[in-house]
Amino acid sequence: MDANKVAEQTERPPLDRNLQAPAFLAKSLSDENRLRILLCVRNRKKSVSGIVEELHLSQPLVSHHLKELRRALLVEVERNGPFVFYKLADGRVIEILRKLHELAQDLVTHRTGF
Amino acid sequence: MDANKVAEQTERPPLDRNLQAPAFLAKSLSDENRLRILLCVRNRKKSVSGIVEELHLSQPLVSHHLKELRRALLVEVERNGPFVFYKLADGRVIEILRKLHELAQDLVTHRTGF
DNA sequence: TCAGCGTATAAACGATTATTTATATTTAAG
DNA sequence: CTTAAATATAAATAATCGTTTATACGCTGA
Repeated sequence: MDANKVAEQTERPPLDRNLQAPAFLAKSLSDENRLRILLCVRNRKKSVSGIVEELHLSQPLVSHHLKELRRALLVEVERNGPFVFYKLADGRVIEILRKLHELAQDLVTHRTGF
Repeated sequence: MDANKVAEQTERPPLDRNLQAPAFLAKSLSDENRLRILLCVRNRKKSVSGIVEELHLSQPLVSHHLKELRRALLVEVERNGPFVFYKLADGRVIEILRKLHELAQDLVTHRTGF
């Protein structure tokens, strides 16, 4: 690993610019039903009706949330006959959700670890 | 590093339960002004008026967002005379923001890395 | 106690959003 | 071409949210 790679690991990206992008992604993750959908399609692609049955949500609601997740580029679409399959676009979303979950736990137990 | 620590790193927490907690945290991170405030108080504690001047936001708006961030346990409060100081409660929030920022960049450049 | 500063709250408003109900679009089969 | 199934869209509604304006609260010094 060269010096550039090392610098990439330790260097803190700006993050003061482009707050719009992380805020937008966070908004996509701010709804419990959308998170359920993301977890539902994280391993294998699922049809809309499959998601509907698995999560016990109405079909228009699932379609609406999928549209939102597609807008955020968090899911990818694939048509097959009359079915439309959705799958997670990037596994790092799940990692971020884990970190959010872990952080929430620690915050409530007041072990802020800071 | 002992076996427990290793297990902690690789073990996948449930995450299918308690989706409410990460969704709630994500909602706190879904507003650009709140993110600016979080970054503003990430290193040293800041008074409300300090934040107001630094971010060029109205005082009631800053107070409102601080109340929201307090509800999410993301900031801690400390009174000193007539001043009220706020500071970031847990540095991992910044890490999560970085990951969101990085993910957003990669998603738009279509290098999903998945 | 009064005045002034820092902060919090209330009320009001517009905008966005999650959800439901109803309808349209698309696809494949007969 | 017609029909049925899968999915998407539209319209409508209720709820939430971000912001502004105005006002109240709390602390400190005179």
